[in-house]
Amino acid sequence: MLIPERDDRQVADALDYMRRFFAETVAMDDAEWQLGLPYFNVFQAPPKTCLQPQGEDVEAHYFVVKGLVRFYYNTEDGREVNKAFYADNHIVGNLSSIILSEPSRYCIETLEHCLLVRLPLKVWQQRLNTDSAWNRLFDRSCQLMLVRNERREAELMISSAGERFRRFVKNFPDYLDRIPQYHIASYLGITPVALSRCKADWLREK
Amino acid sequence: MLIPERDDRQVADALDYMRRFFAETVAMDDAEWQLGLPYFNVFQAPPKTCLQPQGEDVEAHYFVVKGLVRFYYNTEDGREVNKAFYADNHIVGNLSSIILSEPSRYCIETLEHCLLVRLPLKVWQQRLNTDSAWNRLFDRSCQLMLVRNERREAELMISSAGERFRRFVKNFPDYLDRIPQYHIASYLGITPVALSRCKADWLREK
DNA sequence: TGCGGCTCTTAACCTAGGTTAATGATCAGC
DNA sequence: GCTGATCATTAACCTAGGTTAAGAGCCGCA
Repeated sequence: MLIPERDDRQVADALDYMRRFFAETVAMDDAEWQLGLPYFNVFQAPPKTCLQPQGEDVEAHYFVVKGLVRFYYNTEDGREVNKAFYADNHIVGNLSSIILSEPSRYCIETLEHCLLVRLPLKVWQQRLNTDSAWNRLFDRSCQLMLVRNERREAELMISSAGERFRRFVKNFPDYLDRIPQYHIASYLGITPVALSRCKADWLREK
Repeated sequence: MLIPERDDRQVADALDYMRRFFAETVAMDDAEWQLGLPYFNVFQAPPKTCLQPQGEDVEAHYFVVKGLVRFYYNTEDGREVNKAFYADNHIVGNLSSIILSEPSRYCIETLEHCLLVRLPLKVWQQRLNTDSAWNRLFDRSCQLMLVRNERREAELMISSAGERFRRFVKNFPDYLDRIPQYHIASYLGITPVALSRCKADWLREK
């Protein structure tokens, strides 16, 4: 999965994006960044690559430099429910499974050809757990996820399918083209058929 | 709101419950506990007391020693949605508003006559923010809330009203008697009428 | 070039749960 | 005791969204 012909430039760029992201979210300085740097792997993955299988231990966070990833879980009756999408310049972590230190309840899968950085959890826990910036990063991620979850909950509780769809295309204008509709439907908590109806209404009144 | 005739015994007991709760959740030792102790207020509140009005700055966390409290938000069309209930021996905090440092999106209201401990946020932020146990407590609360939120989200996405009701009475057997049904309905994301139907089914097959 | 898979759309039908409204039960205040 | 609120129940009806199924566009591959 590593880039076949080593493209140093791309790797450097990827890490630099990630560094800036961390610097912004938890005010990580350069020394702190250097602490983690040796342990990250930059790699590419084609669409439909599974980064985190369900039921297995969480081994890493991922930073999406470029591309698009979905975060989902399985229901007892065998359906998949998309909980979130993460695109360029976002970090994906299986936070609740880490918090509970239990095998992963969630899966992560690429939807596009992706450029990713892998942050092994073991390193984090063994080498970076004494460093405040890296701890802050985990805590801050939990905080932001909490906020995100609450927004989503309220949206699911309050809004109709049509409203949810409209807000979705407004908030993520490009996702409608980048993500198969059945995945969007699952994210919105409706069936693909219903999504298609919402979309038709939305097109009509545009 | 302070206990009219000072009941030192009750106050001591309340604080002791809280201390044990903190010791369990974040391994807080006695020295650390003593740091916060002088700043807490133990008080009683009758039912329907508002502890956190919507849109105002968050001023405190609350520890529910005894009684029952609901945590809710208002929709644009004037309905209230219950997001959680907190009973004996739980802490209630307006976490997401604190995280975003924005005026409270949520309200807190007592449902029963309560014995509460108020933990002023200012103290937390000004005097306890250097102490690791008190920081851990906030971070840990966020983590547990995150997990709780994800469970709730999955439940809302996957289960029918009837299933949600059944799980509710199973998980919180006493709440059906302690909480008015229209509040439970709101928590479950259904109308009181629908709740009544679920309950009738449930009684029938018991 | 044609074929087999996917994905999306549309239509017809069905159902869980919303809405409205009437009826009781419980309780507080007088 | 009666009266008016507040809450729960039940029934009748309605609708958003689920289900099923058929067709159309598209893409990869032989």
